Amino acid sequence: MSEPAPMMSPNSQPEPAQDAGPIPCHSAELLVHLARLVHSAAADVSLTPAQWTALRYFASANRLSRTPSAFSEFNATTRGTASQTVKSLIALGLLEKRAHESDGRSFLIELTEAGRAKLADDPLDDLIHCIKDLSPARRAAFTETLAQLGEALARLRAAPSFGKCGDCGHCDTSRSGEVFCRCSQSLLNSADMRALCIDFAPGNLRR
Amino acid sequence: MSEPAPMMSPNSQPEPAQDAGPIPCHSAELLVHLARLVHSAAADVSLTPAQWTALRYFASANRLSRTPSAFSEFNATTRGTASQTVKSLIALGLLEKRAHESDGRSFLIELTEAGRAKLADDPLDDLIHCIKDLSPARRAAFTETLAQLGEALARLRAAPSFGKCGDCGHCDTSRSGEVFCRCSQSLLNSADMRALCIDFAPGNLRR
DNA sequence: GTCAGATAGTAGCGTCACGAAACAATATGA
DNA sequence: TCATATTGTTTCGTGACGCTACTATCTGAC
Repeated sequence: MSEPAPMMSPNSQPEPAQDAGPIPCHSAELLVHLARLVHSAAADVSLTPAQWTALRYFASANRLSRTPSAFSEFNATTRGTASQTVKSLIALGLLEKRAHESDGRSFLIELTEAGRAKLADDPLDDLIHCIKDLSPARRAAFTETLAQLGEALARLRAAPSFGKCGDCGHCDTSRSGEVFCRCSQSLLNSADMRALCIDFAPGNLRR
Repeated sequence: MSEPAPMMSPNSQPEPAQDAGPIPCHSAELLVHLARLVHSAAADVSLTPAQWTALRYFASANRLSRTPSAFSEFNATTRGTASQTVKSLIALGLLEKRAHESDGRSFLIELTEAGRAKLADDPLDDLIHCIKDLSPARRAAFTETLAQLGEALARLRAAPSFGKCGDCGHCDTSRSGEVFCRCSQSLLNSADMRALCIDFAPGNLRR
């Protein structure tokens, strides 16, 4: 804890000699550590980490993907666990369930007004704030690398990779003035383009 | 799931028009999602996520930091929880406890031979493999950004930021041929320089 | 139409993660 | 020498999670 500092040498040497580039192992550990810090005790604990994750998901998923099953796939968990989390958020009045328009087994999950307000306390905001403080170039590179890693790891883990419709292989931008999703067979507005979709397929991603 | 694909347009348009740069919110969610995928059900479940985290920590922390207390600080948890995790790994024969040389209250935790062997099944290896597949430039930028974010978030959360001694402000490289730690008042070898330290202070980090 | 199989969601159970609190042992400093 | 801090542990209650079994609904083949 205390710094004895017996000799305040100038410390002007730029780098230790034996630095042979970043160690991937350390990066991976750091990434997991960062994710853990997001939901550490210092954060808002009025919701549990699982509840925050669900609230964020339903706030940013498109209409096709706002179901308990889609959330369970996104979160790499079981439908049972996802069901419990959703139930708890409905009990708190932050989510609500609507009957699905075409499928009698399913439900459409929506944020309530209270749910949208609750997002203001999202513990993830601290990390988002840190990311915003990065230089634009660095932030862009970081985001792109994350997306690339997300795809690669999802492939290894046989998990679906989620993404925004604007980056999706089903997204047809060849029509002038409008964007068409070949998967859902519907036109997309700009809000749709920024939403998470369960049917995301890597395709329009720049390398 | 199925792709109807009514019109196979050339899809040669490079980018959607309304792309106004990466959204920080999406990056943060993706980072948390990546960390979650690491320990998803597809991974080796012979150890729990908490146990893997502890095993990794004691494998990469330096002598000063291989105590239950240091691990609890690193992991942003309580000493009670950390104690449980360590106990379970000792019961599995993957860690062992040695009496601390100067402090009778404390213990030095070491990996056993079985513990070191177990690291070969680390679920984090999949992510590490993905990171290794990045181009060197991209990987270097990614690692550096992660370190920067780790420091910033640790400050916000009042958590200690851990790092390798080579990047630490206590590290004195002004002597020729040897490296001295002003904090522990000891000389460092190259293995020490790559180890996590609880007394890490940002200082030698390149910007 | 009808029936088998797939899929959406739920409930119950056991295990693990975790924080909180109480506690024992040791260190530290006045 | 003694108050105080620190290290590590145990116990307890709650929540997260996977698993299994279950119901309701959809889908497609016949």
